[in-house]
Amino acid sequence: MLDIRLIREQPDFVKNRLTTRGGDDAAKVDAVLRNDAKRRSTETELQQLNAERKRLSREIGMRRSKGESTVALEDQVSDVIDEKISRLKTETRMSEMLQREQLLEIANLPHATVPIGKDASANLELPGWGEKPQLVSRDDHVTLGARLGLFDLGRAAKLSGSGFICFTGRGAKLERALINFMLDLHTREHGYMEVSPPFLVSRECMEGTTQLPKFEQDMYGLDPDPENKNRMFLAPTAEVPVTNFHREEILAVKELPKKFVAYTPCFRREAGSAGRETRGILRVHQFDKVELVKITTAEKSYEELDSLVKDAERVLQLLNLHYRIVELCTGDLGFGSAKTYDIEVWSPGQNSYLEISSCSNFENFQARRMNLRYRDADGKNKFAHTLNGSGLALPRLFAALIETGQQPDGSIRLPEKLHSFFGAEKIR
RNA sequence: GGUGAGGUGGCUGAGUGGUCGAAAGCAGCGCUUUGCUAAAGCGCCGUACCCCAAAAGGGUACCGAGGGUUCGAAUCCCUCCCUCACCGCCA
Repeated sequence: MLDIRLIREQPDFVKNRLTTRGGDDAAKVDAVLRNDAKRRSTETELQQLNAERKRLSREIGMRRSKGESTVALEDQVSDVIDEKISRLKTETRMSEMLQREQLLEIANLPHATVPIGKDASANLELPGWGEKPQLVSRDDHVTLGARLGLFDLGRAAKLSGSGFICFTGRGAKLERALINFMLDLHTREHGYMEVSPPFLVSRECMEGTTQLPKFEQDMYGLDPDPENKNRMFLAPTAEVPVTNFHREEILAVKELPKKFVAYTPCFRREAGSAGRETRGILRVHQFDKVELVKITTAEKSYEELDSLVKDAERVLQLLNLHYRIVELCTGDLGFGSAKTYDIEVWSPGQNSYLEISSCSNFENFQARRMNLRYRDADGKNKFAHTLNGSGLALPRLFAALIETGQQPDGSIRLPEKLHSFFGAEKIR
């Protein structure tokens, strides 16, 4: 969430930045400010009364130790002050809760370098890597998968309904090979620590990484104990458990940046996206992903974002897949992100690019929610910057890979890097 | 699920009703001294919020969370959460 001080001190700046996103978040700023003013005045009043009570109570203690009577003083405290204090306490707490709720609904400010624009058409296309492959045949992944028995969409639907995928045989093995390849690359060559986190996460974690409260309808929730509100959620991305790993901690500046890589399945309702990019395995309710997460200092976070994107690109380069990079404009930016690069891989079967990774710098937007800080060199505690992305979504990577590798004889040639992980050079 | 023990500042760990926001140690920061990849001495050193134009300064809250008792709670009572140990059940 945003810093209430920033909103208070530079409301116009905040509103202007929010306006670049489109939407109506700028309008919410005034409501926050109204409540903030009220909150502070009741808080001040409460604190003055508390100070008075404290002073009197201390005096009672002193007089008692001298054996003097303190009845009058005691009455004064309990009658006059206590009643008022409890009322002001309630008011203050309500204002605080309201403030948090209000702040949770307001999106992050786009970074100054982000191109201004209404929607995806204003995104900035950056140079990618490689070229569109010249293919003799150009079957798409659905055809290829069915012919070679790599996955079974019909039976997946039987098990769980539409929008599910079941990899089979060599397809399952290829998916596993891709996961292992990526984990090994990022841990051995890029210096990330591997984590294998829980897939079920608490509401607090979902709030910390901004999936909640705004996007609850897109998430899968479990209700083990509806009365206690102990609701758990299926993680929609490893970003959630991994970024929250250090929540409510104060890290030493010298241990930053923290770099994590995690493989997890991801669960998404994809509510409202029926019909969009849904062919085959491109948009499903459960998919595997290898995610990168960094926790950094404020000074280094954009540097770290660049290197994160490079780490992600490396996977595609080693797999010989053509891709491009898109810098999202203000209107296309995700709720919590200050700056985002999408990596889009070329899919010969779709004859288009597929978004396969979204690399974002959240600055301290998530860290404020998670209360994740670091102790700077000068001894001050600051909110950390969190980054994540390049979580190459496995089904789309899989699709691009088999479409790109198809040979005139109907087989699929795999990139050299995968041979040892897969145990063969070709699928035929 | 049952029983027992426990949750205190970045860390370790004292503290059982009134100058306790909290001893001590470690870590960190600053200075001094000895000239050697460090030691010693001294000082500083929690967080959030509020007041103040700002700095200085002042104030309030926070000892797992939430309630309660009391003029006053880290300290007493209740509920919950978590950790550890043992038992039961189970992959």
